[in-house]
Amino acid sequence: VSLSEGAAPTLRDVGARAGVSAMTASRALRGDPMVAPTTRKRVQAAAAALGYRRNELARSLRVGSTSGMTGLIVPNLANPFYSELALGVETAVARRGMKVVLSNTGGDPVKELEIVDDLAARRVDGIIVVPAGGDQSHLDPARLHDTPVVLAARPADGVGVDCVLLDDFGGAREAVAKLIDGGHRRIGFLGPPAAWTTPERLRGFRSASASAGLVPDEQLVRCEQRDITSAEHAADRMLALPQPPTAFFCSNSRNTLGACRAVQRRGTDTAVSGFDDFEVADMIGMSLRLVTYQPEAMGRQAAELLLGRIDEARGEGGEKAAARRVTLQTAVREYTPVLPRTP
Amino acid sequence: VSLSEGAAPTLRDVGARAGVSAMTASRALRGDPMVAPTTRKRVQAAAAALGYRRNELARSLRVGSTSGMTGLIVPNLANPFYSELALGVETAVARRGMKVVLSNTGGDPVKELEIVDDLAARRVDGIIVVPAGGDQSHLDPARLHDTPVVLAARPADGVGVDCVLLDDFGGAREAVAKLIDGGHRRIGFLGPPAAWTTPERLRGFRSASASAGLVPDEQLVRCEQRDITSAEHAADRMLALPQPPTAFFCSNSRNTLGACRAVQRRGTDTAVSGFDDFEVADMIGMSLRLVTYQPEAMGRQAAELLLGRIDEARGEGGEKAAARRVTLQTAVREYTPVLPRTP
DNA sequence: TTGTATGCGTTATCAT
DNA sequence: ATGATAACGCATACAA
Repeated sequence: VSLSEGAAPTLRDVGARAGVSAMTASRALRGDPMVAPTTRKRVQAAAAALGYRRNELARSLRVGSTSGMTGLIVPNLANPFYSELALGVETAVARRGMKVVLSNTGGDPVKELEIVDDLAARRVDGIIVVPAGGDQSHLDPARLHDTPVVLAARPADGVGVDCVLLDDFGGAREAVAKLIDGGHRRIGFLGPPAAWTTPERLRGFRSASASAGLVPDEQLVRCEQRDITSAEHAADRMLALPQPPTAFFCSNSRNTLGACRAVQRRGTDTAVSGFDDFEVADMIGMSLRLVTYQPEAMGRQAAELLLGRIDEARGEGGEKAAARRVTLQTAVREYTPVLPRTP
Repeated sequence: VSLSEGAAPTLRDVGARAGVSAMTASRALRGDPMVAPTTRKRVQAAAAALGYRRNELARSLRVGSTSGMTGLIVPNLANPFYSELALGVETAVARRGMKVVLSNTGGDPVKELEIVDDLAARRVDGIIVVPAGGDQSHLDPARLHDTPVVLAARPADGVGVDCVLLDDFGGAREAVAKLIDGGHRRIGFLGPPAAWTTPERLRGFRSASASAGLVPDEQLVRCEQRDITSAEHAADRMLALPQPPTAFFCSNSRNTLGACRAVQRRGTDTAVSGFDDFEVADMIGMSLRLVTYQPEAMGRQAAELLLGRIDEARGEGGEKAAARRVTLQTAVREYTPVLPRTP
């Protein structure tokens, strides 16, 4: 039997080469003390010669054994938020010697359901999801024979599972309050049509306004912009109003960038603030106030919640704890341009 | 047996509930025509009632069966290049009903080796790697019992595997040639200490220079900057020379951004060009010429090569084709600032 | 110290 | 049309 033979060698092959049974080979390779040192050496040599690797799939078929795999479902990996979250999950999961099975839904709830079923069929030990759509019944652990599920970035709706959230409300309220402290009375709100984050952040916007006795002009609230260009148009339309806003608060980075473009093009000194930090915020020639947070920490946190649930399930300890909810704090960060505009 | 019982139901459970054997249940659920319509209905009802899902782990234990999983190994998911590549891989692999097992090496070659072994132990059908280090012997399919391997972004070194590359040389040469066409005779080169891309892009830089009869000043070649700040310092030192460069060519986006900062701070009109596109390139108040490409397409391409090899292996058709090498073309893109500087 | 029998869940093969 | 048997690779339980 040569190394390049194609089929992966089994314990039987290793045993045969070492002149022992498959069982002894298994014991020797696992470090079972009940194996003669000589035998162990022979088995190890045989395993090395054959390039033997234990078949983890077969192993996880045995009772009580687990697959050592964790499912991760995100809407869009090209979005830095999700890829950094994925990195956090991978880091925490890998630390335990487990693997991450990654899937991208493209925001399609139907795809999400199919992926969840597929992952369950592959017997992953747990699933972390950034849910795409409204209905979450397919994420109910009961439907998954108690496979633990943890939600990230959006709360559970109807299903009793752990989740890790961002303080969307508080972050927005704090940033908007700073605009108001700066003297702004007419503030425009721009955001994407997201099902959870935008309403929460808008709620923060309204809360800060109300606290200052302001009543937002509904003409200045637009939540339909998915990309920079449409955000720029929306911002530009507001700037063209008879009473334009003196500041914008944007619900995500694409809307923030669109607002910046509109302001730059118009040459006004409208202030811009928004959710989501980005690396070159100090290079676009404007002062910015951004709500920052750590997507990677959210991923780590989600993974830790999940690993905890997996351990609980192993313990078989009858009743499991109630659904946990972790909220990660945000911070407001000020950016001053490298090169101030000097018109 | 209730849905929330915990242990996942097996074919035996489904069969028992439907009053048939596990074998018949298996056939019924797979759509085997040799099953009485009445029986099929009963089995399907039982499966639905129990929330039965075929155990793919057990299934792949059977002869000739495969795991339906593909390994993907990248250095750093937080880097948009790798996360977009991962998206491309996931998209292509998911289209075939397969899954991606994602791992992050952090650039550590030792970790990479361990991950490859782990993936092999999990019997993935193939592995896509963006290699971290120099030695690639652990990626030799012979060592992996002919598990197909495809390299992305870096060529194979010593191992005969397929790879998908970017035209690093050509892209850099084209961009630098444009700087030279623009009249620049002293051009600085800034890059990170990468093992493959930087040397290739530097080769393109030198090739374009040589074609124009220029001999690059080695004082103006610096390849040690991993982040924006160190790139800015390196660029600033060059600008402080008695004969400063009139243009920069940068080997990646962080160096490009660092160069932009240095130029903005100094207030010179030094031209900046570089590899890697970024979304807000038109908002940093400078003209830029960037080498663009599609990381997602690279991921898709790598996945397609891999899937092709997996199919080949299934076919058992004796000799396999020689190692393929696909090179993806780049394009040079011009950015004009939204708001020209008006000092 | 080592080996045999057994079973995990599924399915190919051969019986009925 | 359905069922019994066996086997995939591994590891527990028990026997030698």
